[in-house]
Amino acid sequence: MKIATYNINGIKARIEALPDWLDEAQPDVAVLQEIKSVDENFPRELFEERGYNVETHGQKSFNGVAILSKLPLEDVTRGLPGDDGDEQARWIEATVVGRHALRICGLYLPNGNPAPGPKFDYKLAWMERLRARAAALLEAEEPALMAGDYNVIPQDEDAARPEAWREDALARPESRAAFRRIVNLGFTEAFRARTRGPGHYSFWDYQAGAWNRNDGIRIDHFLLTPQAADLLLDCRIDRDVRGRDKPSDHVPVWVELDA
DNA sequence: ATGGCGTAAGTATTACGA
Repeated sequence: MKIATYNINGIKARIEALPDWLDEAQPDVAVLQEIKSVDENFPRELFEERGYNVETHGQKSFNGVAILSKLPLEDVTRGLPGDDGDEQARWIEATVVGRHALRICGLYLPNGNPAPGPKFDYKLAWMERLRARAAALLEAEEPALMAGDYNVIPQDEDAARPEAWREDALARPESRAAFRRIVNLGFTEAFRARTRGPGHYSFWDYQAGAWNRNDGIRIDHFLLTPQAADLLLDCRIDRDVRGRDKPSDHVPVWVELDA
């Protein structure tokens, strides 16, 4: 089973590039971030005609997440638990029923800039809620994964110019520690379970020729429970997507599971 | 330290991103 995560930076702007990538990459499941659309305006027919079931959790203008799946989706929930007053659409869960039942969580973690400040406080509070949900997933002792745009550069090797990110909310020690606190509960970070070393990125800024200079960062991740990690066959980044027409600033990352 | 670019809303200009 091939499962991908892709921050598309606006469904309207990716109305051609997203279907083109789906047709080529043929993921069984795709979790999307930054759909920047309300549910009613999401072009679900575009994906249903390709055989995908579609579940969205959108809002006006900003954020918004979705799950596309060729297999049935069950027990869909929207919103990260822990703050009923949080109106930002950044979390969706569903169970995909294949050979194993797999719980899939799609997330768009807050950016947090400028830091310090209220946006950074929101990021860290959101990560604490994420830690609580992650701990509950582990307690179930079943195959599950959390995939999406974490807006965290885990280590210096995950940035082409780590010194440029030192004070940024994506790389500050508090953000990295909060990310590790979740991973250290017992998750496997899929990409690093398969590939070591620097030079692997999932985001290149639109500005200042970042793509042409390969000035990227790796911020889109898969965290697997032990039962999901047992099934991990591969994890890769579809880097070349960034060089196509009208690209998102992120590229897809995917895992292959023996599920 | 900031903009550089891109997106959405909305139709001029601002908010936001990373």
